[in-house]
Amino acid sequence: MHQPETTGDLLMGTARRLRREFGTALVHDGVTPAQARALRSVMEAGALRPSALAEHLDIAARSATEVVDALEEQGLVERRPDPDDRRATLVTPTRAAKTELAQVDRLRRAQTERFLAVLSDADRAELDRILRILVDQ
Amino acid sequence: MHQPETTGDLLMGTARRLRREFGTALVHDGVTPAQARALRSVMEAGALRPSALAEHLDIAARSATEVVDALEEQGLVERRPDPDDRRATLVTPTRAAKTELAQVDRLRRAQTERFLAVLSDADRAELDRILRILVDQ
DNA sequence: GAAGATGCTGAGGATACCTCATCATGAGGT
DNA sequence: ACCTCATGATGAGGTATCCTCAGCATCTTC
Repeated sequence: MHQPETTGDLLMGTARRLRREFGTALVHDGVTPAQARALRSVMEAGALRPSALAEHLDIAARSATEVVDALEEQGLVERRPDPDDRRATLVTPTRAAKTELAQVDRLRRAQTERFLAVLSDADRAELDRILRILVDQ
Repeated sequence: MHQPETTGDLLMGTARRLRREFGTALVHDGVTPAQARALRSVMEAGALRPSALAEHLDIAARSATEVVDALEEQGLVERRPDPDDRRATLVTPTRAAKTELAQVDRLRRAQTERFLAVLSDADRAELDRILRILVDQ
């Protein structure tokens, strides 16, 4: 092991590993990682249109519809008509969403912690800082 | 923007962005990112069984079969019987593979460079070092 | 040689996306 | 009022990567 991988390879490999662990951690809840991410956006916003959710998640509008479908099916969000625009829909979290999200976040955080545990506090902070530069670009 | 995202979120977000750019960069070649990764393994090994490829890529054996199918269809690898075990198959790169891989690597490298360009050399090296710790754990 | 392990692949499924077409509604101009 | 064009959501259908489970052929071991 320990080939001269590129930074890109390393990044992708790390993410793949992490994604897999998230996935297995969330299996119990029926909520997939993508759904959890969406639910987090909905909770933060309080109420938002599918199109806004799409923008927030950086996915196509059509894909947002799907995620909302899945969340609605699990009773975690509701669709209601936008009073200001009859074409539009507002996605709002249900009461169950709060509990669910807390649960998911707890699991996820634990999983991440386990994965990142090999890093020193300093390295961890460095990683955080550098990734933030990349994401914010 | 710039919420207190967790390191895990950052890692996933960064990877998603990078993956998307890889994807669009590779569209021209019919070779998908996963296929490129597999092809790289095959080239390095010279010849290897699907099961070994699976292990190398950290995917299920059945999934390796699929990747090999796709590469074979594009004339980039060949399946030949393993002389030592008639159950087994050896996957070997064709001559076209070398050219193709070089092309893909060039594109990919350029894409990655562009993405990582916001980082100072020092940060880039740090990122590399830290990710390596995570991957090697 | 029979029992069980191993190597590959068919069948079928899940996740997370996408584009394109369609339909209702909204906003602007004439 | 009307026509046009933009916009919001969604149906239909597709792609890329993965997965598990079954099944068959072959190897290994006892």
